[in-house]
Amino acid sequence: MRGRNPFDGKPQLTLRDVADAAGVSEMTVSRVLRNRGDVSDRTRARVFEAARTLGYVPNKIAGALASNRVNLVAVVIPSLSNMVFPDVLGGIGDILDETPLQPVVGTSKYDPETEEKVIYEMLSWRPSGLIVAGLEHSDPARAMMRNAGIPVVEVMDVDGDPVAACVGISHIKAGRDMAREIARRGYRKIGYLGSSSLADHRAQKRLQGFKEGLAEAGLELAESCFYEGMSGFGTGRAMTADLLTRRPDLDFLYYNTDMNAAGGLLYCLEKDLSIPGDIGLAGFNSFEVLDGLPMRIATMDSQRTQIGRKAAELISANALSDEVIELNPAFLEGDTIRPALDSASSSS
Amino acid sequence: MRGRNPFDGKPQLTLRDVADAAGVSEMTVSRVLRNRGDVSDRTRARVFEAARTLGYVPNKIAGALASNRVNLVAVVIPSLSNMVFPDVLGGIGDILDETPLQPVVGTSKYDPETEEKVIYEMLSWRPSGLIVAGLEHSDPARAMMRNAGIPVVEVMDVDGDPVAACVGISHIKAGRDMAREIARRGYRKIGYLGSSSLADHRAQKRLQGFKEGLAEAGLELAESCFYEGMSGFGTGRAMTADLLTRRPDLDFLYYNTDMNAAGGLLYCLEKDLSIPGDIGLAGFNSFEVLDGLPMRIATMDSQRTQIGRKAAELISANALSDEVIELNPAFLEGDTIRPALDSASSSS
DNA sequence: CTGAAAGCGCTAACAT
DNA sequence: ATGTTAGCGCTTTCAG
Repeated sequence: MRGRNPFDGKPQLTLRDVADAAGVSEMTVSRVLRNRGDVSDRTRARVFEAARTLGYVPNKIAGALASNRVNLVAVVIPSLSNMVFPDVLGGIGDILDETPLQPVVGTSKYDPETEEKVIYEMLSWRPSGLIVAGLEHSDPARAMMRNAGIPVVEVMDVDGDPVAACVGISHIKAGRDMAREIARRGYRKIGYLGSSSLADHRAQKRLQGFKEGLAEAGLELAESCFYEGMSGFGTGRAMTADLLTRRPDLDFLYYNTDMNAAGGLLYCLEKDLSIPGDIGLAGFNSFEVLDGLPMRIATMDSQRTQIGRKAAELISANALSDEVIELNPAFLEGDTIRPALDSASSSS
Repeated sequence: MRGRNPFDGKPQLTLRDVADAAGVSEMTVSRVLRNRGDVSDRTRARVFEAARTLGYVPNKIAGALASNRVNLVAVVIPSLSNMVFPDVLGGIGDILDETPLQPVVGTSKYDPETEEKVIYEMLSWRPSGLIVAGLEHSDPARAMMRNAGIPVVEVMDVDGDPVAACVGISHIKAGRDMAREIARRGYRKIGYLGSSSLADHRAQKRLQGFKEGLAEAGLELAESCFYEGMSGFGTGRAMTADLLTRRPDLDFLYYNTDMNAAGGLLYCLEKDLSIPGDIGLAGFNSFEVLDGLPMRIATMDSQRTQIGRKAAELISANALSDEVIELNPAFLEGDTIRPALDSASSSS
């Protein structure tokens, strides 16, 4: 006795059942249901009727095995609770909705080993494409991506060595550009507030670029504050309180993400600090939900929806390209940074 | 010539290839890779070696077809951008991580037809379980859920007629309890701010329960304000500005979600309204990211992680139960509502 | 402990 | 316009 589905529910309906009910061959039913080839209207109607009344649901497993076609696109991201990634998925969905392809999401929890396992699992379903966040992966993961034989796109970041195609922004540049803006606007004692996690490669790169940008202007980071755990208003507030207590002389705070910056902003407003005169703030990402804060936070749009769209386009074009598409994060001045002293109003 | 994967990449490696390389039968390879049955250590080692050097990735499609076992759990939710659902997914993941099961997410965009299609698509992959948000579905969707022959759990909401098992809270009660709290604390002119979308059934139910709760206290809703589109600080702020302009006499604002309430709170603080004295505010959901706001918003914890966990437990128990598990949302007083006038401090 | 045979439900390719 | 045949890559079952 073969096992059916878990706990041997009723045996699944097959094409055979529909074919018998409609008085035609399995092949005809298959054609009708997939809308392939020519079938007479009369037969077509009979088949649909039979399928509907029986409640037939096709078995894509068998179909996929027979046709060697799987309309799934594997998407591997670190987490869903970081608002960044749902936005990328949104962009992917926008594009794939116009195609027969469907995204399937797996999460790595910012852990390379988990990521490797998830990629392995997903590839074992033979998807039509693979989208992975970031450029840092274990060697086996990279090997799998290289040998998958399907379009593979790494997203979010272009600072590194992509396995194949790649769509993202340069976080190093993003950090550097922000440093330049801050320096140009006359701030001099600058603090950084961000995650202590080395696994957040993109935030690390922004910090690196940020330091470089400061150095260009003859500045250096006056102080930093790192947290573990999740970003959020509470985290931003606590870090800010801590940092400003230790270094009340700081005149600018650069945050790894807008969520933390928002918490910091609220703290500063509560302490009646004069923004952006006495102290400026900037974040990263440009989260739409934050639009109603008392002040718009200076930030840089991370282009995540656009990244998702471009990646999905590469996948649906079905080319095994190794194109690198670098998007440009837009600097959004907001209200928490002083106007530029010189004439130019935006970065290079 | 049979098509291989898209664009005929290299032919995929099969068990055969590994078997040949290791000098054993396909069956032995299969046993080693699945860790089933007894295989000598020597053979085992040889097989692993061969699989690793070839870079073999098993074909789960073929495996699933042969074994009639698919370790996937289909999860259908309206959207990923509403922070509620990632939290549910988190709970699901917590539990499934301890099992061989993997969640696969599909989104319905709050549209019953899309939901129906997504359920159909997912069921056609013969998953081991199905979790669907909400109790409102098209008739065909309900039929599919009923006949799927796998454990099915509807989540979030218990006010309605579940197809099978169900884990959630009563949003009607949640609304009613909040109304009671508000009334008990002496507020009398109460406004509601929420989505105009009838597709947001749970918000509608909270509103319904809220009105009932007010009626119990001899009150009725003084005014409402509805929005289209996404919740967020901007939306909350705009609605609040609008409502308070029309009705400056209101002394309480009940929001459909904490995100909007936060925007409203910031607006009220900006206008120097005295909270919770002159005006009180309450939301729904208890979003952790909001913890660092100037005041903690009165809210009700929607238990979404817990809901995800319970649902996943039902699925992994693999019982086709029709159990209804009602969780109790916790009222969180916060700072934006006056203390109770009478002695009791919490709802029934 | 290992192998050989059969077949999962479907679709490509070739009839008719 | 419809039917027939073979087989996708794996696992189940049964034999050694």
